Amino acid sequence: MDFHTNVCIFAAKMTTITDIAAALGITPSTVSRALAGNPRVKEETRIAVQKKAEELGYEPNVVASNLRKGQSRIVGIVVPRIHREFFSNVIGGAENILNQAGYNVLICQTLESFDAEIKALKTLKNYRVAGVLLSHAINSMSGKHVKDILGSTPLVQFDRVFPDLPGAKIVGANCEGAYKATMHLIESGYRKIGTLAGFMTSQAYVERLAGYRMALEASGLPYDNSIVFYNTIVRETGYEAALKAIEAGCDALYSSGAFSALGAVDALKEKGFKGADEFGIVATSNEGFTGLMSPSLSTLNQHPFEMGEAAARAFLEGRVDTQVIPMELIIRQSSNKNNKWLK
Amino acid sequence: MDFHTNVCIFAAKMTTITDIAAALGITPSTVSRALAGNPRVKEETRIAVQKKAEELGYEPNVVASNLRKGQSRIVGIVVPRIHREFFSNVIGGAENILNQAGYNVLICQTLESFDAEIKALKTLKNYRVAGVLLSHAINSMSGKHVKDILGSTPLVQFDRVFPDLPGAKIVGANCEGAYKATMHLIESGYRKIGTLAGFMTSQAYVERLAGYRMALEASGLPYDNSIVFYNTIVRETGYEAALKAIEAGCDALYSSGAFSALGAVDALKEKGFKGADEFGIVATSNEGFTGLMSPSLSTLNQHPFEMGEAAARAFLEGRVDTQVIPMELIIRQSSNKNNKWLK
DNA sequence: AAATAAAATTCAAACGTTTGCACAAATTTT
DNA sequence: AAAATTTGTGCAAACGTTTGAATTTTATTT
Repeated sequence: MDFHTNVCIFAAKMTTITDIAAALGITPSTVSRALAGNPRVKEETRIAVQKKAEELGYEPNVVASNLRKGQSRIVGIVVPRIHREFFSNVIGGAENILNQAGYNVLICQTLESFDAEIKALKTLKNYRVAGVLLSHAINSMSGKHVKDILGSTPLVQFDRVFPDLPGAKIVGANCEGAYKATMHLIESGYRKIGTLAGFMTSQAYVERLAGYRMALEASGLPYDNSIVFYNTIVRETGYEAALKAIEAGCDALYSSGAFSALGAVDALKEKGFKGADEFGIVATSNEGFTGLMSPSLSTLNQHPFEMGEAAARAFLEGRVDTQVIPMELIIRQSSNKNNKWLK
Repeated sequence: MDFHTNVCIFAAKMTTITDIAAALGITPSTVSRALAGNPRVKEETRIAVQKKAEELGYEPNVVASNLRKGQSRIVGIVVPRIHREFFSNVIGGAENILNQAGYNVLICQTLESFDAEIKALKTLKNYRVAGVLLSHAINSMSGKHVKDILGSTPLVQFDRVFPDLPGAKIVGANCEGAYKATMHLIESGYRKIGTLAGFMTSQAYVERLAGYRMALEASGLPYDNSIVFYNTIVRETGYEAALKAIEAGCDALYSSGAFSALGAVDALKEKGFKGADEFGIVATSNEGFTGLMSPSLSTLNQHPFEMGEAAARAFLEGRVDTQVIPMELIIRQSSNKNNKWLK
């Protein structure tokens, strides 16, 4: 059943390589070679072919070409959610690089569903894509399914990666970033620093927690599990955790996410905190809003766009190593003791 | 030259329909029909084929299938920039619907370049996509090129559309939205309302300006071109225009964009304005940051996700009409006279 | 039991390219 | 001038699937 019957009844017959050949009294092979710039075809006929192709409005059928060549110029990108700021930036960066290299991107979102991830990978394999850029759904527990489905298709994992899978990996400097952020709080004079930690099923959050702990221990401060608030990544849970942190006597928080930090700010405002001299916050992820809210949030910029570019380049260059994208600490009002939140 | 030589030397031979046929001593045609659920193949052999397909780990080659069928299950989406909040939401909404209908999306970004738009459309045509969802680059002046390239490929334009192109169009209720926003300012008691207008080469901005004007005239207020600030869509120009608006004695602004409104807020803060009772602002586009900044911005929500869904459905249903997605006025601090900005 | 109808399968071509091999023509070498 | 080389084209098969028409098998009717 054709959905588009009412739109276009007669699909315009497109001119093929064979049409060009017929018009010039030569063979499709020669036309193919001419258009491909093969040096074994005479200059003269190459010109003639190009001219005729232009004249007939020829556009190559890449589906046929891909079938014959057994490979395509499409790279699949699998992300949990396209419209999450982090991922849309990764995609934007990757598309940019891939497009320059003559590739196009086929996008699948898993909406954090493991089953959808499997389906997406199968689809991409069925399209015989040249490679896959993948960030796992949050509830994927291992990379076994990927290997089974993708087989020999080159894979680049980014952000959420599984070490048991071969191939390139692009990850944020989670541990180092968390260390830097926590150290910044310590050096600013905060003394009881809690953390809004994420899900320990995710490597990235595990590493951030580790970095937080390392900074504390390197400074001789105690690591206190009672002020580690696990599974806190959204605004609501950030708010609740922050209330508990205040109760516990914390004077600062390192947050593994940006939205949980937003919730924490809600809690601080509600409790009458007035500035970073009273309570400091540094969040991971330099989401657009963090620089615009009040107080503006100190963050770790993960450079998602650059991460996408790195993933694309890793694919293009056939790399199989792990690259760590440094996180940049951006100090704003929420951790700047000399700066009242509301000026 | 194969980039991936070091990654995978032997491309795993994938099992084909022919392999299944050979294993069962039948013909590829029967296998094809069996897998397609054609009623002309015996129940018994259909089961056998499915079993063997499973056993051999068969995955269909959709490239071959597409070539033979002369159509694909890919829909191309062309946007100026993937990682702009509005577009990433449109894409997210469209992908969701299309995926449910068995389609996948190939994404191209034009980075606002007319040439890149042409290239993207050609690429999509070369892939013989089932349809194209398109939002034009800002410097495209007409839709002629689209018709020439796309031919009979179904087209759905969204947000930035050209009326001279046939096919479905999904647009925001720009005029109505601007009217509503401006009327809200008028009803709130503001008396000299300027506007941060966009580029008049873009239909959307023209309509927003028209809606602004209609509201003024419907209320007996003068339309004063000296407080219409054209080409003002980024933070910097919004800032500068707002300074002029203040100078000109305005007490409110309707902004055609969100970032220009952000710049306007910068200007107001700098000039010592303290609340919406002194100066009101309503912006178009309910970007995420608008609800989180201080003062929170009153906005018109364009419902980009729903717009993407509508575009996808328009394609699936073969519609050729124009759908108008209503804009929802969200009143926040920036236009709420009872609410000091800084509380 | 022969004739007819229905059901299941096979045959072969097609989709538009690409490419190894063969071949002819033009050019260079002996 | 014959032999060897280079240069440019053509031939035909292949990529993996789908599909109209032909054919075989099975079931139903006379």
